[in-house]
Amino acid sequence: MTRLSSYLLPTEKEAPADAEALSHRLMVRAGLVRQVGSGLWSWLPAGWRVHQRVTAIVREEIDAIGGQEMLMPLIQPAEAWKRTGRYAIEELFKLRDRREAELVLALTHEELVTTHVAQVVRSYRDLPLILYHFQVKGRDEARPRAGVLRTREFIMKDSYSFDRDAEGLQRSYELHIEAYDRIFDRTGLRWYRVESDVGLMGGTGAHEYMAPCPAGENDVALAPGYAANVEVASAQAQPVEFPAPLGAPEDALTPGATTIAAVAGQLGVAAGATLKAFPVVADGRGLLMVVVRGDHRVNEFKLGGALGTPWRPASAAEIEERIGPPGFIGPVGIDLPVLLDEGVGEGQYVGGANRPDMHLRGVQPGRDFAFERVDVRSVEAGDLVGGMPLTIEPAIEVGNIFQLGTRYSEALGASFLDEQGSEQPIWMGSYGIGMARIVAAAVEQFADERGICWPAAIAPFAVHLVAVGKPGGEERALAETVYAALREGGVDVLYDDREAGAGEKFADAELLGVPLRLTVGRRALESGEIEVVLRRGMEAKPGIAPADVLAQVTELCRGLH
RNA sequence: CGGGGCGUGGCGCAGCCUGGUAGCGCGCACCGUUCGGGUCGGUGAGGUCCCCGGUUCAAAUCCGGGCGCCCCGACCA
Repeated sequence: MTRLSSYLLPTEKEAPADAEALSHRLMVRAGLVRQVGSGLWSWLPAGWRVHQRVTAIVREEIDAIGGQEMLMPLIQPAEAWKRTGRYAIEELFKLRDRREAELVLALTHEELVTTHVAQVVRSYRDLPLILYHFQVKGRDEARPRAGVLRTREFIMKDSYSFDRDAEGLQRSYELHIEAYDRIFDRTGLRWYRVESDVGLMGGTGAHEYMAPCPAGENDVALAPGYAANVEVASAQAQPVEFPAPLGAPEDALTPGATTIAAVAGQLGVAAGATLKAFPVVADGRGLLMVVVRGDHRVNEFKLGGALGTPWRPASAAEIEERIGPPGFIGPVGIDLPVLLDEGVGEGQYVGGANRPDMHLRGVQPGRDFAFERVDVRSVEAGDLVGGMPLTIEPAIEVGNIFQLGTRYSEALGASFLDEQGSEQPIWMGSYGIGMARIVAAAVEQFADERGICWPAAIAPFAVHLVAVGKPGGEERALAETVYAALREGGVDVLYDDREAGAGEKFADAELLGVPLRLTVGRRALESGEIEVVLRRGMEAKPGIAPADVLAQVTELCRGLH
């Protein structure tokens, strides 16, 4: 049923007033989705078609690496979640049934899939395995936003690999990289695979697939041959100019200067020629002073990785007691370990004197204080990687792959017997893709002022056939013929047979964004050729003779991406 | 969780300050018109003004409480 006169495609001239993100506005206006509540969305027929096309691509590629599709429930007993410690996660929806049994809505399915594998897998002969499913996830997000970009319920493809050792995991991981690369290529998105933070799941390696777009929630650092989430990115800092060197640190009065800008301004040095002291308390290590260049910022993800333990910023009281007046602290003459960021190169800096209203000029790392080298700053646009400057782009995370190791298998008793008959934990990986985010990212990346411009591979229809002219007229008769020919030829065609004006039909077609538009009207009758326009760029193609429409359209569709 | 904003026919909004018969545009239905860029004219349907309570002769409007939604930030396995 793809006659628009009887198809549910509620387009709107105006977007919801409170919608900001482009994909949110366009997906609602084009009649693809409707909001049910905060972070809760229904997919209308045309929108669901797009979602399904993405699903089909993902399924083909995961099948191609030997993934076995299954289905696990959204609602699960809380038990396994308590065992892995994830019951404590705030985003986890928790509920009780009529007998007061504790249940959860799964965030992902590590607990359950691992439980199954623990029950079923006995021997190294049963491994490796890749299991996956498409299933709804529930997440009680602190702040759903931007239409379907961040929702409380969404469908994820999650796959899980089970291997006998780290090498096996590495192979499964690489298979997923191959599959994911192909998936994102096929969707037609612009995307990057970036190194990512392993986070609290504490794995041994992870990548994220990022689709750059303005509504993105993450930032990616990019240089030729380099792509990383800014949470983990490393780069060579930009140079700074230093004042003439001193033989030893000298006092410099800096009344009230508790910020880098104030210190640099009062003493007439570049912000990059100052030191920023960031005292932290790390579990098991106590108070430490992290020092970065004045114009740099501490990256708390990288700092967490460098420390290797949970940490928190030191309190004002702790700083006052152990170091000096906040705002005037520095690494010289203190009785604390100093972690010095790599961005602090050779040179003499201005640092806090640990006395009120006083800084020191000519502070030279190594000469004036001892330190341990770390890489804990956030990179900035213009920093160098491989000699080339970085750019930083907002992006949306559309997929992630994660080497879990044995965290879940040990917590849930998933083990196997090796050739020697000794019990070993299974090595796991987990791999997610959010279909809705791919859809939204595609809208964001390719839309123009008229509406959506779908990549051909995920478009709701291949062809949008617009009939213009009086209902009952010759033009309509020709349009019917063309529609029948395309349908019989297996082309996915949406036929606008409504009794509406040409302007309205064209506007709706451009809003919906089907890649190829055919127009059948008076001009087609007169010239004997059906007009063809590519939605992306609104590029007119040579006209097609009605008798030849199926072959020509099939050929055109093959060439689209 | 902190900050800001908003809840009035399907969508977008006005009315609220200063209480007194609920309005506009779009959309929708019907009639006519037009038929290659949201055509034009006419007729009409459609609203618990988010909810509860209070003040008042009278509440969309004032007061109190609650709920919902959006944006920024925090958070994001």
